[in-house]
Amino acid sequence: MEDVAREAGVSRALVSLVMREQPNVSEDKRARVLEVAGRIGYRPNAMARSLASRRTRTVGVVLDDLRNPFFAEIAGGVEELASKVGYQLLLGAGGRQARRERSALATLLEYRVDGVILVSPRMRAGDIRSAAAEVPVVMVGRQVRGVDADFVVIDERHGVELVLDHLLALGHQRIAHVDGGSGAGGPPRRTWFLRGMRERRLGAKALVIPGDFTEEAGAAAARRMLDGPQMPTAVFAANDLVAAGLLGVFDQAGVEVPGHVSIVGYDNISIAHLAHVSLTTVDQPRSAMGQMALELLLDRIDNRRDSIVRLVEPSLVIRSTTAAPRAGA
Amino acid sequence: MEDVAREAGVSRALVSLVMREQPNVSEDKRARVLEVAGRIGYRPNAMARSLASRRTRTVGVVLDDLRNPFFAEIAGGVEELASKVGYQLLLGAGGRQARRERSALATLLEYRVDGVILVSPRMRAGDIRSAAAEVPVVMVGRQVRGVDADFVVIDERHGVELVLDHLLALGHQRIAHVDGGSGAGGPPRRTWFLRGMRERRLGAKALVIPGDFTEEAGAAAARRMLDGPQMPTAVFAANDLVAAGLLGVFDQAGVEVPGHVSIVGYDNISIAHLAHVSLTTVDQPRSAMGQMALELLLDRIDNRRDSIVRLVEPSLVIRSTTAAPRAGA
DNA sequence: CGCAGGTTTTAGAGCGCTCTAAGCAGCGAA
DNA sequence: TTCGCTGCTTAGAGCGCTCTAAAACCTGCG
Repeated sequence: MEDVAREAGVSRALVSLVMREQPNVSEDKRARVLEVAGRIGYRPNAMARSLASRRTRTVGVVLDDLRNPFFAEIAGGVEELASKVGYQLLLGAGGRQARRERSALATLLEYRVDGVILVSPRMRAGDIRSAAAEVPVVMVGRQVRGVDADFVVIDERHGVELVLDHLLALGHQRIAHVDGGSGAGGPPRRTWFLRGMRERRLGAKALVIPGDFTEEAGAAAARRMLDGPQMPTAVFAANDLVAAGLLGVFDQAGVEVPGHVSIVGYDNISIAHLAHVSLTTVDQPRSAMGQMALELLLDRIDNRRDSIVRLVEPSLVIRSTTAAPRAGA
Repeated sequence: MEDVAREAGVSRALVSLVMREQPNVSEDKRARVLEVAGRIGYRPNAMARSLASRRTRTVGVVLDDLRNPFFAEIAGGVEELASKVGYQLLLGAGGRQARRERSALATLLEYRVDGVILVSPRMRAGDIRSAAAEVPVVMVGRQVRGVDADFVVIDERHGVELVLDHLLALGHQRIAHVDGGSGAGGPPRRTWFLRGMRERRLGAKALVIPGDFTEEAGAAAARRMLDGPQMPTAVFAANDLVAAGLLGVFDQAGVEVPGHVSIVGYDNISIAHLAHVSLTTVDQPRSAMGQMALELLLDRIDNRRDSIVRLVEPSLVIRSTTAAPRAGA
């Protein structure tokens, strides 16, 4: 910076003004500084800038797992908005371990990020609380009581209702749910499924098959149904992977989808829209969730205010795995 | 830091020594400093540390697109190793535009990252060259002449040879390739396919159908084949998405896979292993590539040396979309 | 010509750390 | 007693920037 100033015949401070695109710099000096900076290859040092200005224009994002496309797309949404508003992202991944997640968060805090977005964090509520005491925090996909942060969460109930309404409108009554175990989204989906069925006076025809969020769980559930006394006419899978597992086994067993049985997934991951799969599923606007999280965070960074919970509405994407049940079924 | 020092009854510098885990600090003082730091919630400021030490222990990663699982997995590999060796990742995404990629890179350089990993960058060679002049650079998936950087590239030829060997061993001769257009990997795969077929004296039976790396391109190619005078007995798709497109259309048209026609994909993305798809495809060790890139970078950071090109060997994953051609075919 | 009122420029004190060189015990040898 | 060690510990000068307060430079007007 010194060099640029000397070369351009101005003071260091003026160079700083120009680099920060501040007003009140005469046009010719600005041009001169820019010319010299470009010529000698001067690049402002973000570290020094942040140290002096106590602002980093950087937000931290902690992902449970970078490889999970679901999380990656949320991060993509954050990134998109961040680059639009001139913020930089510092990314930490937890590798599906609470310990690594904690240390990723600690590192981000050492970098004095202006705020942190936690995507479906695994770490303990206490860790989150103490982070929230230091810096603005927004959480996506998980809500923790008593933490001064904002939340972006899916309206699971609405998602499940969409599925039930769709299946009932087609004429289904005997509906099975392959659940997602204890992972995020599992319990609420199962609960709302059961309650929804009861509210529709179909409590007796509701069947829950335990599983988890994997394709294998779907395959196992399909086999169980095939072996059972009476097949349901429709299956609501806890997520698309489970649905894919169902699809694979039914396909091999010669059970037609949606002829014999309808299948609905959840998440609308990339496989769902493949022509070969064409799964009816519940879409969660991942990218929008990421964007929303950053909006909340930026707002929180410059306004101290109360906690906000933003409920995201999922939508049903109807493809080819659902149809009216067979007359004989 | 001042506060910690005062509270612990030592000098600032001693606190620094403790925080950096340097030797030559008596055990009781170290314990005292750590205790005080924990109690008053002191967290070292990474900015100030980097400013003073001229090292950031941070590497930048520029991804063309965070949402593309292929790139995300490479980044995941980088992340994994980084967290193991105590490095932090600063991530920038290009959003599939050279312009945004450039600016992401510029920001990373302002943060004075110790090195940069460019994953399949779109930007011009000149931009890369000037970055490489400032900081150690490793590129993944693209090789640029005359740039002082390291490279991790896929041995495309080998991947294609694996496919051809597999198909020929099954007895196929009339083989089509749906190409990937001009995107990364497209031209080499097409070239090696044609050359490989010629070398096997099957040049006359090789067919190339233009496409790109999308499912739609696969679907369109499938329709073209169905309308054509003579179906190939096997199709080598430029990537798995294209293969999925083929699969969808063939399925609907009642063409059995692998009965009537065998299909091979490329990339081994998550859809490929689904039971319902079960695609024979070429796997690229994405995670390992990310790790390798970081290894090269770390080595380059502390040893000035010549450019290294690391060739990554892909492997064939045989699943259920390939079989011997029908006798009559 | 002087001066208010504005704009443009500058000096200089930090931001929170690292790192060098110097300081200070304590101890055995000269 | 003095000196030279070893083994900690400490003072203090930066790292490259921002930002405040003040100085310098402009108008235009009385």
